Order: sequence, then C-alpha cells, then structure tokens
Amino acid sequence: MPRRPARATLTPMKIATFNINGIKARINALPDWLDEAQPDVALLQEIKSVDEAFPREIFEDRGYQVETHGQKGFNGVAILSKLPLEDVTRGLPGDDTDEQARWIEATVMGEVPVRVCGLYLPNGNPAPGPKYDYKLSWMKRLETRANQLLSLEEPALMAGDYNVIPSAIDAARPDAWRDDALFRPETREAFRRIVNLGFTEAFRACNQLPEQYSFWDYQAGAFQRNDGIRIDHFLLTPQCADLLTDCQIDAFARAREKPSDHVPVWVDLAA
DNA sequence: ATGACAATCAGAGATTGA
Repeated sequence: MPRRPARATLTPMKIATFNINGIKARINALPDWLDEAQPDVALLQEIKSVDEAFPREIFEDRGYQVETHGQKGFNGVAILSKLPLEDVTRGLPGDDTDEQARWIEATVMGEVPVRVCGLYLPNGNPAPGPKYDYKLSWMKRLETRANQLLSLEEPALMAGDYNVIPSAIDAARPDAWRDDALFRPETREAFRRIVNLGFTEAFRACNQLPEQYSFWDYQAGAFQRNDGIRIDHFLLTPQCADLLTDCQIDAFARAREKPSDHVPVWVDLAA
C-alpha cells in the first residue's frame, strides 16, 4: 500500500461497497453495520427493490443522503452518503436497451471531490451462453466508461460486486471455479484489461495475503470453513490512488445474525 | 452425482444468484 502518510489537513473519507442481497432481508443487518463501521459513503448492490419501496428514512435518520437505482425483484444499486452528492447519474452508458439496474454514479463533495461509481456486474452463469455474452458485453461498456473516467485525470473510483475472481489466490478452491463465469479466462482477461488501463485495485495494493474473501455461499458451512471468493473490488484512478491510505474487508459481518452472503469492503481516502 | 441455502414474487414453486 502507499507508504506516504495522509495529508494532515484532509479528513479521512471512508467509502464502502456492500452487496446486501436484498434490502428487505437486510433491514437490521445493514443499519447495524453502518452504525458500527461509520462509512461516509456506502455503495450498495442487490437492493432488490424499486426506488419507491426503498426504506430511505432509516438511512436519512442516520444522516445519509440516499440515491437509488432500483428495479423490481432483482439487481438494483444505491449510494448512501453523509457528504453531499452532486451530478447523480443512473445506468451504465452504451446500451439503451439494457433495463437492468446495475450502475449508479455521483460526485462526493468532500474536501477533495471524488467521483464514485457503484456497480453490480452481471454474474454470467451459465457459461457459455447468452447470460455470459451479456456479462462480457457489459464489461466492454465498463471499459469504455473506465477510459472516460481516466481521461478526466481526477479522483474517481469504480466499486461494487464485480462477480470476478481476479486470480487463483482469490478463491479457496480455484479449481472448483475454473469453468464458472466468475473465473473463466475471458472474464479475468476482461477485468485485467480494465485494471491495466491504469487503475489501482485497492485491496491488493494494501494486502497480499491469501484467504481474503468477500463472499461465501450460504450452503454447506462455507463461511465456517472459509471456503470463499473475493469478488467485491475497488478500482481507483491514479489521482484517487494517491489518496488511498487503507482497504479492508469487514468479514465479521458474515458471522452476524441474518447476514448477506457478501461482506462490506472499504477504503480510506485522504480526501 | 446431487443437493445443500437464500431471496423474490406470489401466494406454489420457479427463477436467480455465485
């Protein structure tokens, strides 16, 4: 991780990503984690709710501005922010026929403004097949947006559930995932293509240890056996990476009452 | 080899997820 200390004049900004697997099902676990972790910004995926049904008061009462991009039953993303948000946009550009709610952007107005993009990348199983084709085409659109963000030369990040296991070290049993849409070579190649444009993958910039996961299946005691995968990521532009001071996974959230199958991942930025 | 688990919509069981 960057050794340079945070600039003393700037307050740390904690930005988290969390696939909550349904806001209705996480109506207690999410507020409990927010109260404990105190992120300034939380990017949420799989709210599985239309905008009108999202319980925004729970979060507004805690001082968060709430911006949602929902749909009925599946998918859906949101941003909670204690700092003002500007220029909120919804939907990943590049395909007007795509009706799935998987992308939301806003500028967080801290001392240093940071453009944040919350994403829920398609799962893609079964692969090969139309769902996998959709995943790869979505990643191509993501690459286009990533290039646009880089060209601004400003602090920006893209974070969320990428549904990508970047490397074998990021799975407890990589061989079990070889043919899966989350780990197929084309998936990893598409992810690398984006990272290699010039992004910093925040977790691996801070931590090279194995057995660091952000998802465990609900079945067969996967969490208890730490049979997990790391699929929730932060990609930072160079100007954002300059602000990075820490990135951690709140694995403890998986041991709580009625947990999501994902846990929060967060960065600290000197912004 | 299969199912195991959870959530949603709907109001049973199919679909989706990873």
